[in-house]
Amino acid sequence: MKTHKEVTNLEISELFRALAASLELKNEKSNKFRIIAYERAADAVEHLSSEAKDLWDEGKLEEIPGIGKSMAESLGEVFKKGTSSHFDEILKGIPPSVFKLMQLPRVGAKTASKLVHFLSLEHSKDPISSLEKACKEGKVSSLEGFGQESQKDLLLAIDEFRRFVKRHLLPYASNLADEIISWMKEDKSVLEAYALGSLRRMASTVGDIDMAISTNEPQKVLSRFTQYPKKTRIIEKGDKTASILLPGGVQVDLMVGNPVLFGSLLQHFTGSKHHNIKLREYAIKKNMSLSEYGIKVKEGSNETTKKFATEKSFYNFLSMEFIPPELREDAGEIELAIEDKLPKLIEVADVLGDLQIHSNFDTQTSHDVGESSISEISKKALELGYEYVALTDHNPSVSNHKEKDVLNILKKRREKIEEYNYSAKNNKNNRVIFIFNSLEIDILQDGELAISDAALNLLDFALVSIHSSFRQEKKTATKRVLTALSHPKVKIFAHPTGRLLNQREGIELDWNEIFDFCVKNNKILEINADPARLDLPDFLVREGVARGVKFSLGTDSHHKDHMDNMRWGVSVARRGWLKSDDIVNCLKLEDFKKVIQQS
DNA sequence: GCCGTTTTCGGCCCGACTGTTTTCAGTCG
Repeated sequence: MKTHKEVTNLEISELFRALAASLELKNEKSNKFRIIAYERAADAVEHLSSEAKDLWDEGKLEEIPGIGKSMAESLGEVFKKGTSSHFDEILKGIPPSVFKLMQLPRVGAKTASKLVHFLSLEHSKDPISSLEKACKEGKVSSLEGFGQESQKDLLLAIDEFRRFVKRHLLPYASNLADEIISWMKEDKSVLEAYALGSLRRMASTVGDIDMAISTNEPQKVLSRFTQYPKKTRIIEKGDKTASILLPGGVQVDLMVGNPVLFGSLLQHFTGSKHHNIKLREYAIKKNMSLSEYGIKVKEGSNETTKKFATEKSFYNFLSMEFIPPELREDAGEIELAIEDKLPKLIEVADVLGDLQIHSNFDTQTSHDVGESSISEISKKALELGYEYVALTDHNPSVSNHKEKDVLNILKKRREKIEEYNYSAKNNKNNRVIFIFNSLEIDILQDGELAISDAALNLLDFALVSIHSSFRQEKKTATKRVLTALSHPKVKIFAHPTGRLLNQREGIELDWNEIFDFCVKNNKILEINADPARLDLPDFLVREGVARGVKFSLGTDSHHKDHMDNMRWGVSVARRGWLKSDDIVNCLKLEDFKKVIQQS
């Protein structure tokens, strides 16, 4: 389909936010619900599991919740022509610099509009810099509705906007949260402390860190929190919440609550926003109103508030089972919880092997070699309670080796692994780790594998992955992957999208075609537990398992200590609604052997 | 503008914090 240009989900959600802002500025009262509608649509597109443009190609735009006939039609115009007459009409009269200023934290439509008007930024090419200049010259504090404080805050907001990475990797955020929690717990008035929000839901990246603390002395706890030694500044502090900023631009928000209502507090601030909105809508139908303080129940003119010490009792009161945080995304979990039909999600302890580990065996590859030896890796695997691991060093570099050299390297490697397995087998006293002789093989540009059939035949099974030509067209890339997966020795497609969080978008593939091929041909999709990858992404895991795809978990370790990263991979699996029997390395050794032997 | 297990009309989640405005608006989650 010929289009004006590629319009990304991010651009669409920005467009929807601009539309909402525009309506808000023009006539907030009469547009109240249209504004909400555009904001919801912006949220929906931002969290979409595929490109909106692809959905449009397939005529499925209206299947996005929050996008109806009217928006779909105008959006279609945007895809076709780059602009929509209806949207343009709404945006008319609002200077684009207003929308630019709204990118600043704590600046909404009205503040932005006032600033643009008062400071004559209508035609400014860089309104943020112009605003910065005005603040520094002290011009903003004298504007109507602004003062010294707001002028100072604007300068801070500009600084934060420019300086800070917006999303943090999961282990990074998790470690920061753990540090604060243990520091807070040194104080006896802290009864319980948890990370909340996207961190508790184990999303692959985290924006702000949210926390809740159960206490009978809220003031004391909040004061301690704002005195956290590593903070760079206090953003706000009230009776129930406080926010601080850490070096690197991480904002930490704390909510405190009494133990008797801590369950509802946890629930409320764990989110997601969409989960909570759906839950409240459901509650309203039962004459209940939900908040972080509990559940208000209306009976006639009587209104009582029930309090909940635990989340479980909160959900149970709404006649549904407890919903694990990873599922709280309004993706059907509430409906299933009402019927008591949520899946029993995989746990770290269910994992019996790690299916992507790089050892220090020198395969003379052009990629990176691991740092740990086979015995170090197997010792670590024992500690983790595994039965087996797969050694998946990269294939020998193609350009530097003749076929004979490649075979020699791989034969030596096979002997070494066999020796290990043989001696382990004769070790009658202890538990031992079985080591699979595998390899992570490059998928070349045309879908051919980097090593020959003869070389492949020296392996127990092969992983394949893409390390070059990431920007192929969807059709070409899909064919490339399917060609590679077709080889009988190939069992696992590793880090399938090739994405690097905050650095590189994944390759574009026709996922339905990949899923169906995998189901039909017993191929397995990897969930790569490297925190910078977390690939396959959770939403694709969810779509894949719905079509019957099986998955593997691999840490992609290049050092034995990386094997601890398995928990992040498990979190992706849980967010993808996987049970242990959806994952091949939750199988016992003998059962897993059967999986890699089938063709 | 979207949506539907009381609805195709008439609803649309709830509350905290800050700054400036002396009673509330704006923003955020």
